[in-house]
Amino acid sequence: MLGAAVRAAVAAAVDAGELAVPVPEQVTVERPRSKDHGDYATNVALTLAKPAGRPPREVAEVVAARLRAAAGIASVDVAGPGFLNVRLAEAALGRVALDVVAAGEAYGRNDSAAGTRVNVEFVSANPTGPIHIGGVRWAAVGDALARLLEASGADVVREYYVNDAGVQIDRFAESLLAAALGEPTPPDGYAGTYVGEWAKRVLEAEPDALVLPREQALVRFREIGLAVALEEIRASLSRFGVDFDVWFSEQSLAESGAVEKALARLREQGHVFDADGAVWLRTTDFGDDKDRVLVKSDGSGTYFLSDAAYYVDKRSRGFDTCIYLLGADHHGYVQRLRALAACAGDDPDTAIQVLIGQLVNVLRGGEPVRMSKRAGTIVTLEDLVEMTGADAARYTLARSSADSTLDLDVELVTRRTSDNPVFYVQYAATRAASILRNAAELGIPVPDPAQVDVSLLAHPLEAELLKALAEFPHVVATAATLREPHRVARYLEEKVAKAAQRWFDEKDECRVLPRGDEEVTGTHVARLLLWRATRVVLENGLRLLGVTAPERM
RNA sequence: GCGCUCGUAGCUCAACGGAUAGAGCACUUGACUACGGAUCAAGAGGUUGCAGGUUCGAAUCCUGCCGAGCGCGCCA
Repeated sequence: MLGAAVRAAVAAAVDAGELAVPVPEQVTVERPRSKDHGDYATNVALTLAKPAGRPPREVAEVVAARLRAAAGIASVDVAGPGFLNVRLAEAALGRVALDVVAAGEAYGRNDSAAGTRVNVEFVSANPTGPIHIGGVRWAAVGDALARLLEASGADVVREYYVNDAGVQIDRFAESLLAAALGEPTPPDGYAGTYVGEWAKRVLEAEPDALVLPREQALVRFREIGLAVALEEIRASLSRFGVDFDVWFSEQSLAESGAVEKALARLREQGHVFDADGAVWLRTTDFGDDKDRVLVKSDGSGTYFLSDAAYYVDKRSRGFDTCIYLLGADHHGYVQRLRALAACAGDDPDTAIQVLIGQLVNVLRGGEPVRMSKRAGTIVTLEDLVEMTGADAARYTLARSSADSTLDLDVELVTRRTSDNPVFYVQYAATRAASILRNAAELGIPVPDPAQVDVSLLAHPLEAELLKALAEFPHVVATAATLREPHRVARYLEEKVAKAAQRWFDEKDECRVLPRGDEEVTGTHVARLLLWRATRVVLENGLRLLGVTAPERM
C-alpha cells in the first residue's frame, strides 16, 4: 500500500522532470528495526541514485517532497545515506484494532501464494519403526509451512512418501517374524521393544501366521507389519497435530504404471541413455556430479527411478511446486533431484524446492538424552511429546531456522516462566483471555466495533502494539515465501507478546478494566477492543505453528 | 580426495544486501496494598571463524583458508 504511494511519488517526480530515471516496478518498503526510523522506511533513493547520476540524499529529497503530499502520511524524513523514514498519521493506527477483530480467524491471510498448487512432502520416515527426532523437526516445520502457504492462498497438499518397496521392508518383516517366534533379532534387523509389540499385533490380526511355511509367513508379516507401522506413525503424528492428506506408496509406482510413464517422459526429453547394460539418466546435463542409473543391468529399478516416477507423478497431479523437506544426511540428493526436474523438462527453480534441515540434539539440563525406551537408539516423537508436551515441542522446533543444528533442552522448554518462549507467548494469550473474561464478569458488554472510539488508543505503548498487530499479514506472507515458519514465532515473541506485556504493565496509565465503582469509559472499551485484537493475532499466529492458545493455564 | 550445509555475546538463538548486528538465559541494578508479578524496566556483554573481493552499503553475495557436521553405490 505504502509501496504504491512511494512508486507514485517517484513517477510524479519523473513526470515533472525532477528525476531522469525509469520508474522502478517494485520498491522496497520495510518496518525499520529502530523506532527512531519511523513507521516505515524505504531505500528507493539509494537504488535510484546511480541511474539518476545524483547523490542519494538529493534524490531522497526530491521523492520525499512528493511523498509528503500523499494521504495518511504524517511525515517523511531523509535519514542516513538517503533512507526515507515515513510516519503514518495517528488516526490511521487505531483502525488496525477494528480490522483485526472484524477479520477474526481470517486475520493474517494474504494472497502472496494465491493461485499456486503446492505439494509439501515431509517426514517420509521408513515405515519400519517409530518416528525419530529428525522426523519430528520436519513434522513441526513442514506442517507449519503448509499452514502458512494455505494462509497465503496456496492450494496445499501434505504428503508422506511411504518407502514400502526396499530391502529395509524385508529386514523389517524378518525382524517381526523372529520376534514372534522368540528368535534373536536377525543381523541387520530392527531391534527395540516396539518390534515385539508390533509382532504381537500382526499375530492378533492373523493368529495363524506362524502356522504358515516360513516364506508365506514372511509375506504376511511384511504386509500386516507395514499396516501396523503406518497406523502407529499416522496416529503419533496425528496426536502431534500433523495430518497428511496423501500417504503415497512407493510400491504403487510400479503397479500403477507411473514408472513406465516417467521413463517415457524422460526419454522423450532426450536425457536417457544405455551403457554397461543399464539405463541411465544424464543428470550431469544439469549440474549433478555424475549420471544416475535408472534401471540396473539385472532389469530392476533403482531407488532413484522411484524418485523420478514419484516426481513425474506429482507434477502430473497438477502441482506447480513440489517442496521436499529432507534431513541433512540427504543433502547429496538436492542436485540430483533438481537435475531430475530439469531432465523432465521443468524449470527446477520453480518446480522443485528442497529444504535441508540440520539435526536436533535433545538435552535435559545440558546433558544429551539419547536412548528411547521403545526404539533403543534415538529419541522418538512419542518420547519427546511425553517429555515436553506437543505444544512445547512444536513451538520449539518451529521457532528456529531449520538450517542450523538445534539444541532442545527439555528442562528449559517445559519451564513455566517467561524465560521459556512457548510459555511467554501462551501466557500473553492467556492474559488476554483472562482480561476479556474479567470484563464479562464485571458486566461490561463486548464492545460494538461501530461504537468504539479507537482514537482513544493514543498511549505510545498502544501505538507500538497496534503497529505490531498491523504487521501480521506481512509476516505470514514473508514466512510463506521464504519457507521460514520460524519468522512467525519470533514475531509473536518479540513484537506481539512483548508489546502486550509492556502495555499491560503500564498499570497506572493503561489500565483496562475500571477499578471498584469507577465508570466504564470509552477508553476502557477501546482498550478491551485492543486486547481482543491482540488475542486474535496470538491465536492465529500460534495456530499457524500448530500450537494452542489456552484460555487458562 | 571431491561435494553439500553450518560457524553471530559465556550459553540457546534472531537479523528479505540496509541505518548503532538484536532477544532470552546467566551476571549487575531497580519496580509489587498483584485487571494473572506465572510480570516489567535498566545496565554490562561483539573484530559476525580468518583473509581478500564485489557494492553507495556485507553477518548476508564471490574467492581462498580454518573448524564442525554430513554425503559421495547398478544400496534403499
